[in-house]
Amino acid sequence: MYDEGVNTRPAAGLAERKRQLVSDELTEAALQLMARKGFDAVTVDEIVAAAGVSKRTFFRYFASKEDVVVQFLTAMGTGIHGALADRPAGEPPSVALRHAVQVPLAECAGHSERTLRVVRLILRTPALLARFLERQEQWREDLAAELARREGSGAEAGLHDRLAAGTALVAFNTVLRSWCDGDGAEDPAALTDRAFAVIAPALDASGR
Amino acid sequence: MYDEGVNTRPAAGLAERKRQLVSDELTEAALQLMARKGFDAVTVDEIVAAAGVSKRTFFRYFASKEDVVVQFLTAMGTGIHGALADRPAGEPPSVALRHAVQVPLAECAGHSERTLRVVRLILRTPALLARFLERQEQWREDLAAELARREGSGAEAGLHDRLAAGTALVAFNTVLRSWCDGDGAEDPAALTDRAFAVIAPALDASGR
DNA sequence: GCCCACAATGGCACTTGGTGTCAACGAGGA
DNA sequence: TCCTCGTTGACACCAAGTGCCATTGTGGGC
Repeated sequence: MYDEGVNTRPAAGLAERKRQLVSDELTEAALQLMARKGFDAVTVDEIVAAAGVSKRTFFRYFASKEDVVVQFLTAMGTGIHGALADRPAGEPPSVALRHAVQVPLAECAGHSERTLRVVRLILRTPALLARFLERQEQWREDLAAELARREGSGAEAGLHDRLAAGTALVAFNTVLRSWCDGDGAEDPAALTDRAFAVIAPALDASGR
Repeated sequence: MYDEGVNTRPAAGLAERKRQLVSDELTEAALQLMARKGFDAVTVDEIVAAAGVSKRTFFRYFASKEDVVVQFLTAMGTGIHGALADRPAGEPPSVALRHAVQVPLAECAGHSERTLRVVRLILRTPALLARFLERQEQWREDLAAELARREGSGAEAGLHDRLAAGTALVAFNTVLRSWCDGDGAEDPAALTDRAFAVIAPALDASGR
């Protein structure tokens, strides 16, 4: 393991690695240009020129121009969901969700310089924000389903789980925005704790 | 067309009413076509052909193809904000927010057939959902500001207000989705009450 | 080493959303 | 009557995507 998880097996999918290389190259070029000129001012033609591939190839890797940025954060969604699934069964929802949300935010704090640039770009570009929020709707569905699995089904389980998942994501977004607006000065973990201190009573509310 | 609420004052802004007429015609044509063929399958050229204006005129009235649908719901945002501003000062946030959110949902229940079609279109079309959620970010800002004005500024007022506003909107969205998925059978008011019963403790949480 | 299948790519034409520009049109107002 | 201002339509144009097909490897079986 040098950089990525590559190079583990002798020749495990050479084609795979080539694809990954092209994808990385495109993402890098796109983020570089957009950080400098803004999302709207960068055309796909510029990106592919910088990356040395054709426009057609770009759209084979990314469904849209927004995708090349938002896909960068896809890991967050699967991260939250996976982390929630890994929490012990007895844990109250507020605690489990707090830890789940904590996971991708810790990533942020780690690679702050790079991540901060991307998050800033997303939160300040209407088109990107829109796509990001839309993707979160899917996260919300997944989280609600996972909560339902954990907590069993009571009277208003469906409504309650969807509200809990949504509220947790509101906390996530609020933390992300505070962190971004403060240029990374604030500690995401501390912000998350404070946010969940406020919303916890709603997440653990009885009436399931 | 003697349908709309026109014709109130003798000649108050003739040009205004002409503009309104064109806007209504376009909205009507768009919603009609999209309800039948789906959002993506309808082109702007079809819409303007049906409305009898030029494509250029369409984009003078609406910023994008999404806008013609989403603008239909703009009243909701201003409705919530206005209703919150009108609530008595002493009222706890959970009660004030519940009533504020109730207002546009009551509108839904009123003109259910028409509204239901639009809501369904938005919630089931990714591009429209994205725009809708993006617009809600603005609502969230406004609601948080209004809460700050109402409640004064304590220790973590900023964080708390933004969480409260976001959570209230999550409830709003959840109700809207339930109402839509149930084809309008469920009563929005009742759903709202149940949702707010769950989230109220978070909205009224101490620590300001 | 040879050939075949298959995946990735590039190029190109085409549709669609969206914008800038300009000329024409029509309702007042001096 | 003429002038002005707002609305409109027509046209050209740019950028985002998509469908299609020819080309180019690259790897595997023989």
